[in-house]
Amino acid sequence: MAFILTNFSLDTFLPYLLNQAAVQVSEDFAAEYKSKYGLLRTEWRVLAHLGPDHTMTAKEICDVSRTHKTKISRAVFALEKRRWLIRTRDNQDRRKETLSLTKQGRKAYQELTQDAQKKTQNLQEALGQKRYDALLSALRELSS
Amino acid sequence: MAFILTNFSLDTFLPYLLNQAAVQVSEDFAAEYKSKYGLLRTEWRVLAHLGPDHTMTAKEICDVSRTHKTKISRAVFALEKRRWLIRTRDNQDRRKETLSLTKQGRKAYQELTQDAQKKTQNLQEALGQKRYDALLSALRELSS
DNA sequence: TTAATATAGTTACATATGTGACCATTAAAA
DNA sequence: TTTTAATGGTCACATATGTAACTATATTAA
Repeated sequence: MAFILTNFSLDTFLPYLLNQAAVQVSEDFAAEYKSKYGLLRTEWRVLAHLGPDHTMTAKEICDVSRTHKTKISRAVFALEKRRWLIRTRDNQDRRKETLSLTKQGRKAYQELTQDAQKKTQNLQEALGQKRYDALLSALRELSS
Repeated sequence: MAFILTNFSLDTFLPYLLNQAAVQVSEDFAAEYKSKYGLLRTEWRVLAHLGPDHTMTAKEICDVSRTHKTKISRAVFALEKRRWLIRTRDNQDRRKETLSLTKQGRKAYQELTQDAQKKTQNLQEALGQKRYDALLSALRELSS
Protein backbone atom coordinates (compact mmCIF):
# COMPACT_ATOMS: atom_id res chain seq x y z
CA MET A 1 0.00 0.00 0.00
CA ALA A 2 1.20 3.50 -0.87
CA PHE A 3 0.81 6.32 1.57
CA ILE A 4 -0.29 9.74 0.47
CA LEU A 5 2.21 12.15 1.94
CA THR A 6 0.99 15.60 2.80
CA ASN A 7 3.44 18.47 2.50
CA PHE A 8 6.18 18.32 5.03
CA SER A 9 6.18 20.78 7.88
CA LEU A 10 8.47 21.07 10.85
CA ASP A 11 5.42 21.95 12.97
CA THR A 12 4.29 18.35 12.83
CA PHE A 13 7.68 16.66 12.62
CA LEU A 14 8.10 14.60 15.75
CA PRO A 15 11.91 14.61 15.99
CA TYR A 16 11.93 18.38 15.78
CA LEU A 17 9.13 18.88 18.28
CA LEU A 18 10.72 16.46 20.71
CA ASN A 19 14.01 18.24 20.44
CA GLN A 20 12.51 21.69 20.87
CA ALA A 21 10.58 20.56 23.92
CA ALA A 22 13.67 18.86 25.37
CA VAL A 23 15.77 21.99 24.92
CA GLN A 24 13.08 24.23 26.38
CA VAL A 25 12.36 22.02 29.36
CA SER A 26 16.03 21.41 30.15
CA GLU A 27 17.32 24.92 29.84
CA ASP A 28 16.33 26.23 33.24
CA PHE A 29 17.82 23.41 35.18
CA ALA A 30 20.86 23.16 32.89
CA ALA A 31 21.61 26.81 33.59
CA GLU A 32 21.50 25.97 37.27
CA TYR A 33 23.93 23.06 37.35
CA LYS A 34 26.17 24.88 34.93
CA SER A 35 26.36 28.23 36.66
CA LYS A 36 26.12 27.00 40.24
CA TYR A 37 28.41 23.97 40.02
CA GLY A 38 30.16 24.30 36.65
CA LEU A 39 28.83 20.87 35.65
CA LEU A 40 28.43 19.70 32.08
CA ARG A 41 25.30 17.87 31.10
CA THR A 42 26.96 14.45 30.96
CA GLU A 43 28.54 15.03 34.35
CA TRP A 44 25.14 15.79 35.85
CA ARG A 45 23.79 12.65 34.23
CA VAL A 46 26.49 10.40 35.61
CA LEU A 47 25.83 11.87 39.03
CA ALA A 48 22.12 11.26 38.58
CA HIS A 49 22.61 7.69 37.42
CA LEU A 50 24.81 6.85 40.34
CA GLY A 51 22.67 8.51 42.95
CA PRO A 52 23.21 7.89 46.64
CA ASP A 53 23.70 4.14 46.35
CA HIS A 54 23.53 2.82 42.80
CA THR A 55 27.10 1.82 42.23
CA MET A 56 27.63 1.11 38.55
CA THR A 57 30.47 0.68 36.10
CA ALA A 58 31.05 3.24 33.38
CA LYS A 59 29.95 0.67 30.83
CA GLU A 60 26.63 0.19 32.57
CA ILE A 61 26.04 3.94 32.52
CA CYS A 62 26.88 3.99 28.83
CA ASP A 63 24.36 1.27 28.11
CA VAL A 64 21.49 2.59 30.15
CA SER A 65 21.95 6.19 28.99
CA ARG A 66 22.92 5.28 25.43
CA THR A 67 25.95 7.50 25.61
CA HIS A 68 29.34 6.91 24.03
CA LYS A 69 32.00 5.58 26.33
CA THR A 70 34.43 8.44 25.75
CA LYS A 71 31.79 10.93 26.84
CA ILE A 72 31.14 8.97 30.02
CA SER A 73 34.86 8.45 30.56
CA ARG A 74 35.45 12.18 30.53
CA ALA A 75 32.51 12.90 32.81
CA VAL A 76 33.73 10.30 35.30
CA PHE A 77 37.17 11.86 35.22
CA ALA A 78 35.73 15.32 35.91
CA LEU A 79 33.60 14.08 38.80
CA GLU A 80 36.52 12.17 40.23
CA LYS A 81 38.68 15.29 40.00
CA ARG A 82 36.19 17.25 42.05
CA ARG A 83 36.06 14.33 44.49
CA TRP A 84 32.39 13.59 43.96
CA LEU A 85 33.01 10.00 43.02
CA ILE A 86 35.56 7.27 43.48
CA ARG A 87 36.46 4.28 41.37
CA THR A 88 37.13 0.85 42.73
CA ARG A 89 38.88 -1.68 40.55
CA ASP A 90 36.85 -4.88 40.31
CA ASN A 91 39.03 -7.80 41.40
CA GLN A 92 36.89 -10.39 39.62
CA ASP A 93 37.44 -8.58 36.33
CA ARG A 94 40.23 -6.07 36.52
CA ARG A 95 39.09 -4.23 33.40
CA LYS A 96 36.03 -2.90 35.20
CA GLU A 97 35.85 -0.20 37.80
CA THR A 98 32.89 0.31 40.05
CA LEU A 99 31.83 3.91 40.52
CA SER A 100 30.21 5.34 43.60
CA LEU A 101 29.57 8.78 44.99
CA THR A 102 31.56 10.23 47.85
CA LYS A 103 29.93 12.04 50.73
CA GLN A 104 30.41 15.31 48.87
CA GLY A 105 28.95 13.74 45.75
CA ARG A 106 25.88 12.56 47.64
CA LYS A 107 25.42 16.04 49.07
CA ALA A 108 25.55 17.59 45.61
CA TYR A 109 23.17 14.90 44.40
CA GLN A 110 20.66 15.83 47.09
CA GLU A 111 20.85 19.52 46.30
CA LEU A 112 20.67 19.10 42.56
CA THR A 113 17.86 16.58 42.52
CA GLN A 114 15.79 18.75 44.82
CA ASP A 115 16.22 21.68 42.46
CA ALA A 116 15.46 19.40 39.52
CA GLN A 117 12.23 18.24 41.06
CA LYS A 118 11.08 21.72 41.96
CA LYS A 119 11.66 22.84 38.41
CA THR A 120 9.68 19.99 36.87
CA GLN A 121 6.86 20.18 39.40
CA ASN A 122 5.62 23.29 37.58
CA LEU A 123 5.48 21.50 34.27
CA GLN A 124 3.59 18.66 35.84
CA GLU A 125 1.02 21.04 37.23
CA ALA A 126 0.79 22.98 33.98
CA LEU A 127 0.00 19.87 31.96
CA GLY A 128 -2.17 18.22 34.57
CA GLN A 129 -1.50 14.78 36.03
CA LYS A 130 -3.33 12.83 33.38
CA ARG A 131 -1.67 14.44 30.38
CA TYR A 132 1.66 14.35 32.17
CA ASP A 133 1.45 10.61 32.77
CA ALA A 134 0.37 10.02 29.19
CA LEU A 135 3.36 12.04 28.05
CA LEU A 136 5.83 10.05 30.13
CA SER A 137 4.35 6.83 28.85
CA ALA A 138 4.61 7.91 25.22
CA LEU A 139 8.18 9.07 25.73
CA ARG A 140 9.17 5.77 27.27
CA GLU A 141 7.67 3.93 24.37
CA LEU A 142 9.54 6.08 21.87
CA SER A 143 12.82 5.58 23.69
CA SER A 144 12.65 1.84 23.75
CA MET B 1 2.62 25.11 51.06
CA ALA B 2 5.43 22.60 51.16
CA PHE B 3 5.59 19.76 48.69
CA ILE B 4 6.59 16.32 49.73
CA LEU B 5 9.30 15.28 47.34
CA THR B 6 9.63 11.61 46.57
CA ASN B 7 13.07 10.27 45.84
CA PHE B 8 14.47 11.50 42.60
CA SER B 9 14.74 9.11 39.70
CA LEU B 10 15.82 9.71 36.13
CA ASP B 11 13.07 7.33 35.02
CA THR B 12 10.47 9.94 35.82
CA PHE B 13 12.50 13.05 35.10
CA LEU B 14 10.88 14.81 32.17
CA PRO B 15 13.93 16.61 30.75
CA TYR B 16 15.81 13.33 30.61
CA LEU B 17 12.98 11.34 29.09
CA LEU B 18 12.36 14.03 26.51
CA ASN B 19 15.98 14.07 25.56
CA GLN B 20 16.28 10.31 25.35
CA ALA B 21 13.19 10.11 23.17
CA ALA B 22 14.46 12.94 20.98
CA VAL B 23 17.81 11.26 20.48
CA GLN B 24 16.23 7.91 19.76
CA VAL B 25 13.64 9.24 17.35
CA SER B 26 16.11 11.46 15.48
CA GLU B 27 18.95 9.02 15.10
CA ASP B 28 17.71 7.11 12.10
CA PHE B 29 16.97 10.14 10.03
CA ALA B 30 20.06 11.98 11.26
CA ALA B 31 22.21 9.09 10.06
CA GLU B 32 20.55 9.47 6.69
CA TYR B 33 21.14 13.17 6.09
CA LYS B 34 24.60 12.86 7.51
CA SER B 35 25.82 9.88 5.54
CA LYS B 36 23.91 10.53 2.34
CA TYR B 37 24.42 14.29 2.09
CA GLY B 38 27.05 15.14 4.67
CA LEU B 39 24.63 17.57 6.31
CA LEU B 40 24.86 18.70 9.90
CA ARG B 41 21.71 18.90 11.96
CA THR B 42 21.49 22.68 11.86
CA GLU B 43 22.00 22.64 8.11
CA TRP B 44 19.11 20.23 7.70
CA ARG B 45 17.01 22.47 9.90
CA VAL B 46 17.72 25.60 7.92
CA LEU B 47 16.81 23.71 4.78
CA ALA B 48 13.61 22.52 6.41
CA HIS B 49 12.66 25.96 7.65
CA LEU B 50 13.15 27.51 4.25
CA GLY B 51 11.37 24.81 2.32
CA PRO B 52 10.38 25.29 -1.28
CA ASP B 53 9.06 28.81 -0.90
CA HIS B 54 9.40 30.18 2.65
CA THR B 55 12.02 32.84 2.12
CA MET B 56 13.28 34.03 5.49
CA THR B 57 16.17 35.96 6.95
CA ALA B 58 18.72 34.22 9.14
CA LYS B 59 17.38 36.19 12.09
CA GLU B 60 13.89 34.87 11.53
CA ILE B 61 15.20 31.31 11.48
CA CYS B 62 17.07 32.00 14.72
CA ASP B 63 13.92 33.25 16.39
CA VAL B 64 11.58 30.54 15.27
CA SER B 65 14.03 27.72 15.94
CA ARG B 66 15.50 29.27 19.09
CA THR B 67 18.99 28.76 17.78
CA HIS B 68 21.98 31.03 18.25
CA LYS B 69 22.82 33.27 15.33
CA THR B 70 26.35 31.95 14.92
CA LYS B 71 25.05 28.44 14.50
CA ILE B 72 22.58 29.56 11.85
CA SER B 73 25.23 31.73 10.23
CA ARG B 74 27.51 28.74 9.77
CA ALA B 75 24.73 26.54 8.48
CA VAL B 76 23.72 29.18 5.95
CA PHE B 77 27.31 29.47 4.82
CA ALA B 78 27.56 25.70 4.35
CA LEU B 79 24.33 25.50 2.38
CA GLU B 80 25.35 28.44 0.26
CA LYS B 81 28.69 26.79 -0.46
CA ARG B 82 26.95 23.70 -1.77
CA ARG B 83 24.67 25.97 -3.81
CA TRP B 84 21.48 24.89 -2.11
CA LEU B 85 20.55 28.42 -1.11
CA ILE B 86 21.20 31.99 -2.15
CA ARG B 87 21.17 35.20 -0.17
CA THR B 88 19.66 38.41 -1.44
CA ARG B 89 20.57 41.64 0.26
CA ASP B 90 17.45 43.53 1.33
CA ASN B 91 17.53 47.00 -0.19
CA GLN B 92 15.10 48.43 2.35
CA ASP B 93 17.44 47.35 5.17
CA ARG B 94 20.88 46.46 3.92
CA ARG B 95 21.76 44.59 7.13
CA LYS B 96 19.32 41.82 6.29
CA GLU B 97 19.65 39.14 3.70
CA THR B 98 16.75 37.09 2.47
CA LEU B 99 17.47 33.40 2.10
CA SER B 100 15.87 31.12 -0.42
CA LEU B 101 16.55 27.68 -1.81
CA THR B 102 17.98 27.12 -5.25
CA LYS B 103 16.59 24.52 -7.61
CA GLN B 104 19.13 22.03 -6.23
CA GLY B 105 18.16 22.99 -2.72
CA ARG B 106 14.49 22.38 -3.43
CA LYS B 107 15.32 19.02 -4.92
CA ALA B 108 17.24 18.02 -1.83
CA TYR B 109 14.40 19.33 0.31
CA GLN B 110 11.94 17.08 -1.52
CA GLU B 111 14.10 14.02 -1.14
CA LEU B 112 14.92 14.61 2.50
CA THR B 113 11.43 15.48 3.63
CA GLN B 114 10.05 12.40 1.93
CA ASP B 115 12.52 10.26 3.79
CA ALA B 116 11.74 12.14 6.98
CA GLN B 117 8.05 11.48 6.65
CA LYS B 118 8.48 7.82 5.86
CA LYS B 119 10.59 7.42 8.97
CA THR B 120 8.09 9.11 11.27
CA GLN B 121 5.08 7.38 9.77
CA ASN B 122 6.13 4.23 11.61
CA LEU B 123 6.20 6.02 14.93
CA GLN B 124 2.80 7.46 14.27
CA GLU B 125 1.41 4.03 13.58
CA ALA B 126 3.16 2.51 16.58
CA LEU B 127 1.64 5.02 18.98
CA GLY B 128 -1.73 5.21 17.33
CA GLN B 129 -3.29 8.41 16.00
CA LYS B 130 -4.88 9.48 19.26
CA ARG B 131 -1.81 9.12 21.43
CA TYR B 132 0.31 10.61 18.70
CA ASP B 133 -1.83 13.74 18.50
CA ALA B 134 -1.87 14.05 22.27
CA LEU B 135 1.90 13.79 22.24
CA LEU B 136 2.32 16.53 19.65
CA SER B 137 -0.01 18.75 21.60
CA ALA B 138 1.86 18.23 24.86
CA LEU B 139 5.18 18.86 23.16
CA ARG B 140 3.93 22.10 21.64
CA GLU B 141 2.74 23.23 25.03
CA LEU B 142 6.08 22.46 26.64
CA SER B 143 7.96 24.31 23.92
CA SER B 144 5.99 27.52 24.20
C1' DT C 1 23.32 67.17 12.11
C1' DT C 2 26.04 64.25 15.29
C1' DA C 3 26.46 61.06 18.90
C1' DA C 4 24.67 56.93 21.18
C1' DT C 5 22.25 52.67 20.82
C1' DA C 6 20.36 48.72 18.54
C1' DT C 7 20.28 45.18 14.97
C1' DA C 8 21.86 41.57 11.26
C1' DG C 9 25.40 38.93 10.48
C1' DT C 10 30.56 37.22 10.78
C1' DT C 11 34.95 36.07 12.94
C1' DA C 12 38.28 34.31 16.39
C1' DC C 13 39.13 31.83 20.21
C1' DA C 14 38.14 28.60 23.81
C1' DT C 15 35.63 24.51 24.98
C1' DA C 16 33.02 20.17 24.01
C1' DT C 17 32.25 16.20 21.14
C1' DG C 18 32.85 12.26 17.80
C1' DT C 19 36.09 9.00 15.83
C1' DG C 20 39.57 5.78 15.62
C1' DA C 21 43.53 4.02 17.49
C1' DC C 22 45.33 2.46 21.62
C1' DC C 23 46.41 -0.30 26.35
C1' DA C 24 45.24 -3.74 29.59
C1' DT C 25 42.64 -7.58 30.69
C1' DT C 26 39.61 -11.47 29.82
C1' DA C 27 37.34 -15.03 26.94
C1' DA C 28 37.28 -18.08 23.04
C1' DA C 29 39.45 -20.77 19.47
C1' DA C 30 43.48 -23.29 17.69
C1' DT D 1 48.99 -23.84 26.15
C1' DT D 2 49.37 -20.22 22.50
C1' DT D 3 46.94 -17.35 19.40
C1' DT D 4 43.01 -14.62 18.30
C1' DA D 5 39.16 -11.99 19.36
C1' DA D 6 36.35 -9.33 22.55
C1' DT D 7 35.72 -6.02 26.36
C1' DG D 8 36.36 -1.88 29.63
C1' DG D 9 38.41 2.13 29.55
C1' DT D 10 41.62 6.12 27.85
C1' DC D 11 44.03 9.16 24.57
C1' DA D 12 44.92 12.10 20.42
C1' DC D 13 43.23 14.28 16.78
C1' DA D 14 39.72 16.37 13.91
C1' DT D 15 35.31 18.63 13.96
C1' DA D 16 31.36 21.17 16.07
C1' DT D 17 29.70 24.53 19.35
C1' DG D 18 29.36 28.56 22.65
C1' DT D 19 30.92 33.16 23.74
C1' DA D 20 32.47 37.58 23.06
C1' DA D 21 34.16 40.86 20.20
C1' DC D 22 33.75 42.76 15.75
C1' DT D 23 31.81 45.12 11.07
C1' DA D 24 28.25 47.32 8.80
C1' DT D 25 23.94 49.34 8.70
C1' DA D 26 19.87 51.45 10.82
C1' DT D 27 17.42 53.93 14.55
C1' DT D 28 16.94 57.11 18.27
C1' DA D 29 18.08 60.98 21.07
C1' DA D 30 20.80 65.30 21.82
